[in-house]
Amino acid sequence: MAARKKQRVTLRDVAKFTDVSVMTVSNVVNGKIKLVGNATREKVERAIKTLKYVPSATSRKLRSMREFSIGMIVMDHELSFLANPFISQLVAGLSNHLSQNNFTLTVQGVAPDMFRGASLFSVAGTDALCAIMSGTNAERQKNVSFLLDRHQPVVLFQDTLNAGRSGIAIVNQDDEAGGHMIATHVLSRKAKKLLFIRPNTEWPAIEKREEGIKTAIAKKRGAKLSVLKCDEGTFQGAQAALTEYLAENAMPDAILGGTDALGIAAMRCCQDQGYVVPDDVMVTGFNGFAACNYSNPSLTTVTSPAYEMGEHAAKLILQRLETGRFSSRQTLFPVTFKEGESA
Amino acid sequence: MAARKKQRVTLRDVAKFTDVSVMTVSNVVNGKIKLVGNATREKVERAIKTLKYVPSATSRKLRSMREFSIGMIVMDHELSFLANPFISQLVAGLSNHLSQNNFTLTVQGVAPDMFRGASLFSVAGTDALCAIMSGTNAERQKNVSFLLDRHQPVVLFQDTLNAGRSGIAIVNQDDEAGGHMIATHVLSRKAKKLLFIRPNTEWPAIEKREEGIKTAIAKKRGAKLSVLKCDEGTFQGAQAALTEYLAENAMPDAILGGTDALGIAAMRCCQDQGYVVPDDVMVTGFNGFAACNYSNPSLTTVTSPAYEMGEHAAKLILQRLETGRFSSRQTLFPVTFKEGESA
DNA sequence: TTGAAAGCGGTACCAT
DNA sequence: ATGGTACCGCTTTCAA
Repeated sequence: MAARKKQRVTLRDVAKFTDVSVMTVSNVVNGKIKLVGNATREKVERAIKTLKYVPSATSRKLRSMREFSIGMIVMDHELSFLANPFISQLVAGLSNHLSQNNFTLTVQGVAPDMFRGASLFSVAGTDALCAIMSGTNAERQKNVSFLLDRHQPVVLFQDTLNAGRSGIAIVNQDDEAGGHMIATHVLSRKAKKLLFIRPNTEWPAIEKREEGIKTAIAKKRGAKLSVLKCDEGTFQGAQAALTEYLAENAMPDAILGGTDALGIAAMRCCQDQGYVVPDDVMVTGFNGFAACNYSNPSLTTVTSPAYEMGEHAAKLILQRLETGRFSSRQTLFPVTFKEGESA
Repeated sequence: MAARKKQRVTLRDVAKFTDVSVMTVSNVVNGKIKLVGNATREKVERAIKTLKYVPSATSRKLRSMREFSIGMIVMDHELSFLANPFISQLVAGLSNHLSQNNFTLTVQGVAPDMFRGASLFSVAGTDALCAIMSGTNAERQKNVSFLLDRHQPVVLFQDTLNAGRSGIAIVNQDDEAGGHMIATHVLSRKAKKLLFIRPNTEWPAIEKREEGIKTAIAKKRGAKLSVLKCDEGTFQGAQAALTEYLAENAMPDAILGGTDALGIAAMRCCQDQGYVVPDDVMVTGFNGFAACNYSNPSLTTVTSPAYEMGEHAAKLILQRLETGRFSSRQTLFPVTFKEGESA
């Protein structure tokens, strides 16, 4: 009895066992049944079961020079980077569409200053990379250069860089229009003094929302905007910042949250101080995921097509891998105004 | 001028360019600087930059017989499988800890009847697999067998199968204790008629919560439990089911949501019918993520250590890959009662 | 319909 | 400190 090293069962083992060539087994495994006779096929299939053969994905990747895998990197201060519903929807759309096409998705969250060190870049074999980033234009530009140096197509979400180079595609939602809609709505309800509550972090999507709000306000005589930045974009952080703000300032007519979570935090904060929403103060959010129905009153917001954006990115990438070029370099998804009870 | 096929730059190219051996370049790339002289190292580093060399992760994987990658499969009816905060926290904890150890995580959601077909299994090279599953014991057992047939360590989350075989580890939170706590709390507040509202799907964690509730109730004279199953575990599904229930039944003293989302859905439903929470009816949830603060009144719930569970699983796996065995086969994380304003 | 051989790009192993 | 070579397990390519 030979010493049995614990070793992987390979195509060769199956071939030897069945007394056919390696290629025949490979063809059976890959379902290329046209290339294999019926009797041989069955024999091979039995052998595969008997020997409990499991193909090595890695070998196939190396030889075929394709990874069947996409990397998605999420730049976020928070450890629980997937808790953000925009991100989780985006990732789900991406992952699902890739799965349907026999690709996989490798996700990783990374702190802004650790971007380049992400293990995704060094250990994950990928055919293309997706990223959603915060930071200034210059910072993001540097990171994009880093991505492109990896000789892979890149898809950016919610980014304002222009896709000058042919290796990049950008998928955005129309945050500016969203900001405009939400501001226009509260203005039409006679709000004059608006407060935009947003994270302190530089974040392209938030800047766009703020721009949209400002545009709407500029058109309205007598309307005025203040902006409150929270150090942390969290629920508690927002409540702390707003409480401090209200201690020194009068209650505005409307508080516009940069995200749903910020809007709801603001709402609860006002309610705790005895204000009635929307009678004393209107409150709005941004993104329109499940949570906007959780508040009481329910949140007026703008819904994001995040899932669809993820799907779209997956389509773009698969096309790009097949044809060698992106079918479109910039995509702008419309957002939808969603009226709740809070404004 | 030679015809330039677009081709990957390899270690050999760098070696030739620098006039050193392939191994020397490999050692530089991998930071094994003790094995390389200073001058050579710098020469090689320059060449790497000049040629824009990017290592092939796949080749390394094949040769070293390690994938540096873990697969996580989430069985869910919903397309947006990551929207569930328990899942997103679990995945974040897993992903972050793996990243820190230069591993990556490949995630995939899959419909219950598509489990085996998931591309994760056929195209992702992984060292180990994680899964969270719904379905009956028998169904889940079959799927686990399928996982084990891939000759990889398996970690199950929130599962009641016993880890009989040495290839499996199970990481659970104490859902039964959680159910017990939450029921005990409302009972201590004089509730007699309780209603547990839960998804219709068979789901080990939910069954455990129900068991815990029942145990608490059995100890209390005069207390009675009804169970309401919603076809869909969604917000709207829950509200529809509850509305129908209330049309034919009196309002219970307390409604226990199987998840936070179900609890909040129930709360809003009651409020819309003019009931005051918690005065007319108490309401509770389960999981205690961000959303439990969104409702008004805030939700009394039980907090899940989901992030920590993900981290723990990552530790278990890395240890298992190093030592060849799981340091523990069953882990039970305690949950914490979190009193809000709703009960 | 089947098979033989080369080779994808690294690392393990051993020699110097 | 550096180099030579086999080889991980599959698919590509070409021959029969």
